[in-house]
Amino acid sequence: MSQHHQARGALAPPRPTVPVRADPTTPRSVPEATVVRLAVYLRVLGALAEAGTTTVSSEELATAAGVGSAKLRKDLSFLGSNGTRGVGYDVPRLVARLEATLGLDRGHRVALVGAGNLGHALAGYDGFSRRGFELAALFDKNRARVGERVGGTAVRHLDELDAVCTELDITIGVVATPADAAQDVCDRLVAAGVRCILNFAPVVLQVPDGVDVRKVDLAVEMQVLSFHMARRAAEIIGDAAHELDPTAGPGVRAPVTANGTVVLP
Amino acid sequence: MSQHHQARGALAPPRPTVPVRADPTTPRSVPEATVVRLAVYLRVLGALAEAGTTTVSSEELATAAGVGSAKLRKDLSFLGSNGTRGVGYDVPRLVARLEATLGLDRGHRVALVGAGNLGHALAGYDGFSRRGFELAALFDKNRARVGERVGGTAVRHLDELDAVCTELDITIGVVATPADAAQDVCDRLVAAGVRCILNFAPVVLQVPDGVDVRKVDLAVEMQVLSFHMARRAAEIIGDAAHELDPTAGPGVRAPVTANGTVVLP
DNA sequence: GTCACTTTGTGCCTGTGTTCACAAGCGGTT
DNA sequence: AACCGCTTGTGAACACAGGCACAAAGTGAC
Repeated sequence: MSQHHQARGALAPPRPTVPVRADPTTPRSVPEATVVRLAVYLRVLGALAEAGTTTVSSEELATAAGVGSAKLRKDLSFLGSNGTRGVGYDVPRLVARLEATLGLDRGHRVALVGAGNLGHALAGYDGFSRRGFELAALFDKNRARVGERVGGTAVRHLDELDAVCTELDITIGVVATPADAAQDVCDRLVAAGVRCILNFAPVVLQVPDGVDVRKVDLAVEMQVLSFHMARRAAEIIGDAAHELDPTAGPGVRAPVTANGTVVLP
Repeated sequence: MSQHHQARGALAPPRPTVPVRADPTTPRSVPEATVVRLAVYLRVLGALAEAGTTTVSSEELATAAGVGSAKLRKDLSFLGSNGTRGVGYDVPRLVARLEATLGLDRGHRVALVGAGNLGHALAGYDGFSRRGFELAALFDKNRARVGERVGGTAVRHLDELDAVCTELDITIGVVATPADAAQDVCDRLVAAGVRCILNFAPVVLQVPDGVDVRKVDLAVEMQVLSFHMARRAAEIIGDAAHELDPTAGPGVRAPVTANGTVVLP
């Protein structure tokens, strides 16, 4: 959705802490940042399971996922107790727990709009079906592409979107069109009842409340990297000035700490 | 992946005590989350500029970018004062400021590894060059693809990676290979001196300190959406049960957080 | 049974990011 | 020149995420 100006303070009780639901099947409130990592853990666990591992410690899993072990344990603790003290986590059990939490056992039907290079790449991605997502429909504006089979799914024309999405009960829409078509496609998806949209087009989609949009943006990612480089270059200049003092020490990179963090003097 | 920690050396209002360069283009410490949004603002501003707009208020820009106006103003305030009270922001001036902050005026040379469907999609993306990034080299493992021209750049064989990256002074590497090749490619990039990597492969890359990795992951994004859907369904059930159970807390917990952006914070 | 060892789960504390609300500042108008 | 409406910039309050450190809880040896 465009923004969340929800009247948060309207009924705000004096105790704003999250009221924990006691329902055992429904996990408690899980922080947004944690949800993202849960998906990462799930992938690493998948690799471990294929390798035959049945038990893993938080330390192992954490390093494989590129996070700290304390953070991992806290993340998992949001789903309740999943491990055995002194032993670690049972891999199949944890996988099942994560899949249930992420709702991957519901058989989501996905509609992909845009059968260009990006659409082909997405349709061919096997992690799609391996995680409970079914590529149920594929649309394109270009009639020359209609009928072509991509990744086991036939391309339909965009005009069929509404009817097909409604009929197939599509739950997730993926926008892989050029920028100028994205908002229109998005509107159609929303009109067809799709409430979750993953957007690869370089535009900010405007959607009504109640629709969830996530955006993947190459340009933004590159610019963030660019910023970090610029920042680092500036640091090095500062460093050089700092090292005018030859007694400071032999060629060790002084201001960079163990985890790669750069600290200003 | 590296984070940003910095001593916030704020003291008296007159002079920020940070002794770094007095370079006007080098801003002070900018929060990570803000950097991501700056790139989004930049795109929205680009669209406005093309439409001939010369002045924009924080409210307009914020809604177009899908954030709150207060957040936008605070984000921009990290770069110093950029607007005129009572009027708004001058679009060209703000664009220039953002580009300088993000380091887009440095002409980054990008190497893209993997010339499959995804590689083609990325290479053909015009936002690449429009933002100061030059697709300087393109590599693939498959010799049948070597020599093919994609988006104006010829495909080279992977073996040339080290030599070419060093020679062309590549600053950013993009990994668009299958999962099993990604870590090897990443190691080669790092060996060739590349310190910023954008990873599209569904693996967690292990890199030495000082190398910055950002990851774009289709599966993770889909799973996050799936989680939100499951959560929403649970909330609806919970609400129904809630009417039967007066002991459950009062506030209707805002069920689904609205917007998501791809961030690997 | 008990002891030593391992690993989870969590309370606390710190830093970071977000939101609110308002004073300061600018342009136009009378 | 003094006012007025509009918009920025920011201080302060607040919610959130991260990391440390340790008690609780399990396993295996003897």
